[in-house]
Amino acid sequence: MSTPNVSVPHRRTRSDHASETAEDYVEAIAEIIDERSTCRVVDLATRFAVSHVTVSRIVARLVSLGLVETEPYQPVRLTEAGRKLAKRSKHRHDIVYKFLLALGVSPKTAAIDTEGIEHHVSPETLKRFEEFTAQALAK
Amino acid sequence: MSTPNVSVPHRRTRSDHASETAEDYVEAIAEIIDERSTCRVVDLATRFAVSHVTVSRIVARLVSLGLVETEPYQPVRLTEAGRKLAKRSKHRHDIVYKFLLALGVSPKTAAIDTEGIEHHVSPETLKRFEEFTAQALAK
DNA sequence: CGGCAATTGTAGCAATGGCTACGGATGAAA
DNA sequence: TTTCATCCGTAGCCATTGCTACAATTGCCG
Repeated sequence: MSTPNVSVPHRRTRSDHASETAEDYVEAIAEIIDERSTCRVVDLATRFAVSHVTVSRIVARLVSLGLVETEPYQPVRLTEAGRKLAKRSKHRHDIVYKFLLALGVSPKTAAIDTEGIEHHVSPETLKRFEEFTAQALAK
Repeated sequence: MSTPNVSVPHRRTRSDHASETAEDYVEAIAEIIDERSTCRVVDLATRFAVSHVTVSRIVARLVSLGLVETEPYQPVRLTEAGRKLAKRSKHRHDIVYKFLLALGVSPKTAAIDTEGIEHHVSPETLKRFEEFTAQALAK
């Protein structure tokens, strides 16, 4: 049986992948600022388990996208657009995470899987997730 | 500090992404051979909506991974390892797809979302998916 | 103030996956 | 057999995300 023949949109493109990275980073930046009031490149390097070089280049890309502001050797700040994107990302992240918990997945696994899944869930599927979670909690 | 501190697996790495591509390709090759008895580079280029150059370089990588065999200007064949990987991938793909259908997602959206999600579902979550689908079908 | 640890930037390399442009191979039809 | 459309390979470009090594900046503390 498998899937219908979806002729065109078969796989995420490179630009999709770059957008996912952008969302992950602004979301992390928002969280870190929330917890520690400032966010440094080092914090992100620790969070994502990559070198500070990788982080600072991705941050540079986010600056060019208008999501982040920086000054040399200074902490990273979000623009208004960055904050909005972070908020939307967190919202979707939370829906997916709570859904997996409601399904019976352990918190640890749910946290990891949410990271992978969140960028690939369409609005329609997200709605089903929300409905399921609400129904499960109502029981 | 610049040393990656691998404490929290927060995001898929480059090699993760490359493995996903490998799975997608061997799965597609298996399907196409199933339908048309042979699989050419062009078929994959059409399937993934990329140029034949991109396909042939990815195929070359699959050859070096021992998943695929090729001869110049000839169709693409799977090795035994390739067939096994394709089978595992298809199995997981089907579980995710049926799960989304059981959740109430439309076939079209389910097909698209499955493509994105399948590589990011842990064995534990996959088991929950299966259980949910079985229960939904039993009603 | 001077020094030192931590942080950030820069240079340069590799792997992966996009592309166009062009040339060689294959196979069927004239 | 020759031609021609289709398919595939190669060259060479770019972007993204990894890295190490080294240089520069910052800020705290003696």
